[in-house]
Amino acid sequence: MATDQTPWLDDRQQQVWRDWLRVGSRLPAALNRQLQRDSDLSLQDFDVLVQLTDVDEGRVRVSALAAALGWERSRLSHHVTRMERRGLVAREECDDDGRGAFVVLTPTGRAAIERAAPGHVRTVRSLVFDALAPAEVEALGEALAAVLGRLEPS
Amino acid sequence: MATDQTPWLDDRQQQVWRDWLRVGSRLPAALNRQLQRDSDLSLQDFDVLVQLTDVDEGRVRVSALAAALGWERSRLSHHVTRMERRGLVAREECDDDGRGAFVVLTPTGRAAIERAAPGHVRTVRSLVFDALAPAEVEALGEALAAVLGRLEPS
DNA sequence: CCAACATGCGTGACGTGTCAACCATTCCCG
DNA sequence: CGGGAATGGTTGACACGTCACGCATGTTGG
Repeated sequence: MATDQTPWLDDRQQQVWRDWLRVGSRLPAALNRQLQRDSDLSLQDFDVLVQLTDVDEGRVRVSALAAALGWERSRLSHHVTRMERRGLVAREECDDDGRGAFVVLTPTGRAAIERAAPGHVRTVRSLVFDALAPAEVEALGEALAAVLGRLEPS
Repeated sequence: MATDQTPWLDDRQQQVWRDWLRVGSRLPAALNRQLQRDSDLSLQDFDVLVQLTDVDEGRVRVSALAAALGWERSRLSHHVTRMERRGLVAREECDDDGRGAFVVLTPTGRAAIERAAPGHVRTVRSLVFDALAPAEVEALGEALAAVLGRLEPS
């Protein structure tokens, strides 16, 4: 109708949107299964461990880690609690600031990610980048950047 | 090194992968917030309700609904339990098959989705498709289809 | 100085998702 | 028929995520 204030998506957009939703739910699930099966780590564990290996001494303030991951502090706190139970990371007090806390990579955690990384990269390559020609990677990158611009108006 | 068995991603691939992860976590969160705020529905509630409005009488067998959504039966069962508590759907026995069950859209549920749909579509358009030129939509669609091919080898 | 306010982080409640185990019913084959 | 296997669905345990709140420490203005 001519006066419709909330136009639905056109056919192609609907198709793309459905595919987006499918990939968005199945790809993380597939990555998670691989990590879990081969390394007993979740995708989230992996993300946390990656950040920790990237910084000096594997020792970061909770807030900084949350920011680097793009997570809410609360989420990270819960997750660190679970990872702490499994010995992958530890908490340390902060001398400078009595409120602060560090998350520290344990030897167990470092060993875990070093064991897990190659297989994970292989899976990402095989499921995503091996399916895409360079030009497609480029196009995908453009589209993602455009959407990111809408999501993070900064 | 020349003998590396597990090549990392090249720079552009890494960048795209990071953006993919960011969009993949923030976009659903943003859509969820909008729906929750404006209509008191989650993204998953919405998906379920959409499927129910698509079929005759808003009445579907649990397995069929799970298949249509691409969900595991267990996940759907849990979700239906929660939606049932809020009066959005109801369960009904199946006369033909003593094991079977139907999920039925209630008047409350129908009203909820009819109220929610326009705003949700507007949000999807504004966050995703308004950011993309038609050619970019097309390119995104190609890339998603290629990845889907890897995820669902059929 | 000290009373408000701000900051850094943790916790509890609850919704969401997966896996494994569990009924009950139905199917199927000997 | 009758008894095992398959099917349809639920449940429990646990990991993950968000929100609202709480609590301690730190900061600041009167």
